[in-house]
Amino acid sequence: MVTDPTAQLRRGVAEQCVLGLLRERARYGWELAETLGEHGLVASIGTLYPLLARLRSRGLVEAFERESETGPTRKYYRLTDAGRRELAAFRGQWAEFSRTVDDLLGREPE
Amino acid sequence: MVTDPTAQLRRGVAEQCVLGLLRERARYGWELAETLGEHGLVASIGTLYPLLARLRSRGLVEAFERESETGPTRKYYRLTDAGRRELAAFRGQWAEFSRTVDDLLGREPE
DNA sequence: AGACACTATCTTGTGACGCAAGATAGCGGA
DNA sequence: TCCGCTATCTTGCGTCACAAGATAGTGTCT
Repeated sequence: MVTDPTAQLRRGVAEQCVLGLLRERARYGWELAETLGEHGLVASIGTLYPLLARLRSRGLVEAFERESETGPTRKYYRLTDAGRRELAAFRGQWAEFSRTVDDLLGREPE
Repeated sequence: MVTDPTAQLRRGVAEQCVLGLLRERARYGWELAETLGEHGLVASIGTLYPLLARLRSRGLVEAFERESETGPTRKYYRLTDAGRRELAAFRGQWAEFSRTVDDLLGREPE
């Protein structure tokens, strides 16, 4: 098994990106996994459910069920006020962190 | 023990920032730890030595010893050609990754 | 009916790696 | 001698993404 080294980058970030995706509307797990997968932020849907459980136990999201017209019942997640605050705080941390990394990596792209 | 959640962000990144710091000149472990510590990229010097050993075993850096005028012998590290290529490749991956995260977090800072 | 594909959730075991703490040792000064 | 600073390396732990698989509801085709 070759274990993609970029997987390490996603640690702690995938979680916050879920909060980001929920800031405008509630979404269900499968939907989040597809979106994050397209952006390369989770490699496997198995990653997502424990992550959502963690967010929930920290009170950053809350869940409710709604039936689908075409398949099994879906579990939707929405941001709580605490989740919104967490997201805002993380945006600041991320901005500083990514700027620092940009500096340390150096700018020359060639 | 409270385990700083931002520690997760550093995973996989600290390593590459070492390569970045070595791109202009060789540095020794203690020096790297101080610099990275100031930038908040390693919380403890204990993190650094296993990291350097990994970079070395992957052939991305090479080491040589040089005596200090004021203390114990230092072990310096310099980039190899492979390390330089790795750094260049990672810069591209990082640019894409951080842009994606910026998007998913959303832009409104308030 | 039965078989299959698709959607959907959740669980389990593994591995990578940053963290805190500490061991070891050379150096200089009080 | 003792202490503090520099310097390297090791150990045990916790977190979390990954792959793989279990479970089950729905729809379609035959």
